[in-house]
Amino acid sequence: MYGALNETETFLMTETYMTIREMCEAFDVTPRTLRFYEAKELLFPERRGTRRLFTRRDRARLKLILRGKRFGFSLEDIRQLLDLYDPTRENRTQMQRAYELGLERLADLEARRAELEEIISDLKASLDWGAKLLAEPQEVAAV
Amino acid sequence: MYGALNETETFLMTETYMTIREMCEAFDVTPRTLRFYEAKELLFPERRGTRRLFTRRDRARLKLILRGKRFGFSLEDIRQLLDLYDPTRENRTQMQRAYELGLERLADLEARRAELEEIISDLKASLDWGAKLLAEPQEVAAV
DNA sequence: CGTTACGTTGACGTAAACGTAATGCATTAT
DNA sequence: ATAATGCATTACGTTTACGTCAACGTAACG
Repeated sequence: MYGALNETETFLMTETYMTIREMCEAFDVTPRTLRFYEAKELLFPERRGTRRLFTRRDRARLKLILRGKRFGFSLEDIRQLLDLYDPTRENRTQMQRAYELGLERLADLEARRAELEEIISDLKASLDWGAKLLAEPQEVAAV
Repeated sequence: MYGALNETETFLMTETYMTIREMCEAFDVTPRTLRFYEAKELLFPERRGTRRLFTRRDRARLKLILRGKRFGFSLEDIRQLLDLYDPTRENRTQMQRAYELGLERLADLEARRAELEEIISDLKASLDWGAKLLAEPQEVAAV
């Protein structure tokens, strides 16, 4: 009777809660990864007994975590960033601090965007050059 | 007489070659890092005796290496990417392959740019929200 | 010619981010 | 009832990207 759920409950649960396995398939990560992120306080799944139940909040956070990783942020960096999105701060000074941190992060991100633009146009130029070489084989051989 | 250089030579050398110390200051990395990159075949400094002399090519590569790192690429990833910029390929099939790889990389980068735009606008939204809360302290306290 | 400064090669250490057993409990299937 | 499945914890292993000595070479300087 403890963990038994009827169909309706099961449906609702899958809406709000997800098991570790469901998370793994949804986000293409291993269980080890999710447990590791919980240990590092990046995720806070609830528990039914010992089993983890991942909430909508956990899913949103995980999405941001995986994004952050793709852009070369460490998990510790990401943990800071996550707090910026999490409006669960108590007093004004903490909010103020989070806000200022957020502005700094934003500046970082916009600098990176500019750098990314540069990388893209560099690579495009390099590819155009390559395309030329591929188009006129004789001259290349001559050089 | 061996390593002795007059002023003109010294000037020209600093133009084309850089010592490990100069590289470190120019790029804000440690000697260990540069030696490590050489061991991993990311850089190919020449030698005067045992001393490393970093060329213009090395500097260009290092710039790309550090960029790549900022965007979360592993050194091995970067090593592959560097070959795309390096026009030292022999035959047509290799160039063709490099070109195709370059196109794939370009697609990756443009996808990342889109993602970065999303991250930036998300963070902006989050900060706007935070700004509102900070502006009206009473209502926050009430909730 | 001794010292100082800078460079070299190993060799070993370390922090981050997981992987990989080994072991145990609790439902679920047969 | 027993076997299998799924999830849990604990603990040790691994890879990447360097840091940190230790021991030595050598070039320049007073």
